[in-house]
Amino acid sequence: MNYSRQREEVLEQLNVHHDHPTADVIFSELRDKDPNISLATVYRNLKVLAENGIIRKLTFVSGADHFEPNVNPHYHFICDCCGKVCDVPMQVAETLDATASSYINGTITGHDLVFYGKCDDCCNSEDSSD
Amino acid sequence: MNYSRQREEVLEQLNVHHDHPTADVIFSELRDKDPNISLATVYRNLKVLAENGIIRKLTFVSGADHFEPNVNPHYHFICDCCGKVCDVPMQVAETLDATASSYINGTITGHDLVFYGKCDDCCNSEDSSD
DNA sequence: ACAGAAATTGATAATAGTTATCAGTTTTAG
DNA sequence: CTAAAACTGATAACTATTATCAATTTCTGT
Repeated sequence: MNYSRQREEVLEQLNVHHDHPTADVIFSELRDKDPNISLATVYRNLKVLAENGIIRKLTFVSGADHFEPNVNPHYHFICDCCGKVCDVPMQVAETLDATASSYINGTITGHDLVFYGKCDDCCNSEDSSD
Repeated sequence: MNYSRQREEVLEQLNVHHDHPTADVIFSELRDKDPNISLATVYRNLKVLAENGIIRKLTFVSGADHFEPNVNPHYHFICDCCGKVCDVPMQVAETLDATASSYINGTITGHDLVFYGKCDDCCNSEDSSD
């Protein structure tokens, strides 16, 4: 993997986010800084960065894939209303893997845990003001 | 929601499966029985059946959505090698929702837990025969 | 049983998200 | 400095899914 300015930009832009942006969010943000960067380049680099374990691709959201810079195992919350994804900084329940192992044939290497519900913003705006 | 023969067929075909088929698997299987059924009809009915809580749509697999007839909360296993999805009949850890609640703003209504690893078939065929 | 409204269908166009292709450019190692 | 390898931008192609629409089917009331 050679150095490339564009890959650096993609990684930097992802690091700016605390939400979990999609490829085209990263793309349109980068376009402002670097008007020549291509959508394919953004997809390509997000893919290769994820394959090399430098970032993480989240596939559990319906529609477009999301990306995050934090590759340490952790859990997520998705708002049913607005689709927002955020981290849940609770402890990872490693015992789950062992438990699940005894219920299936094969080897378990890890798990994803995703909570669903309604985020604070959506709760507050549901039946009040605007 | 009116009755329709095609919707009945889609539901029946899904019930035949113990894996978690995608829309186009259901479609091509149904085509053998009912050569006039349309791909759009299959997508449409899987969608409306899921919206009405009769079946469940699984969005956590990369690529096409998968469907299952079992709407009771339960966990899944996905093989990293072959992509196969299967149920993990372990007990649902309801305490997780309460724990997660204290780490985020908003309300949690449930969670999805997906285990990753290598299924038995892939384990056995990895470095042996064919 | 019959008419009309509502729901559904099949065919296909359209859309969203992503990957493939390819000629030209950049990076890297010698 | 040069050649190979990696990478880029533009865009075509592809996959998964939804929208459109005229024709058909189902349902409801009489």
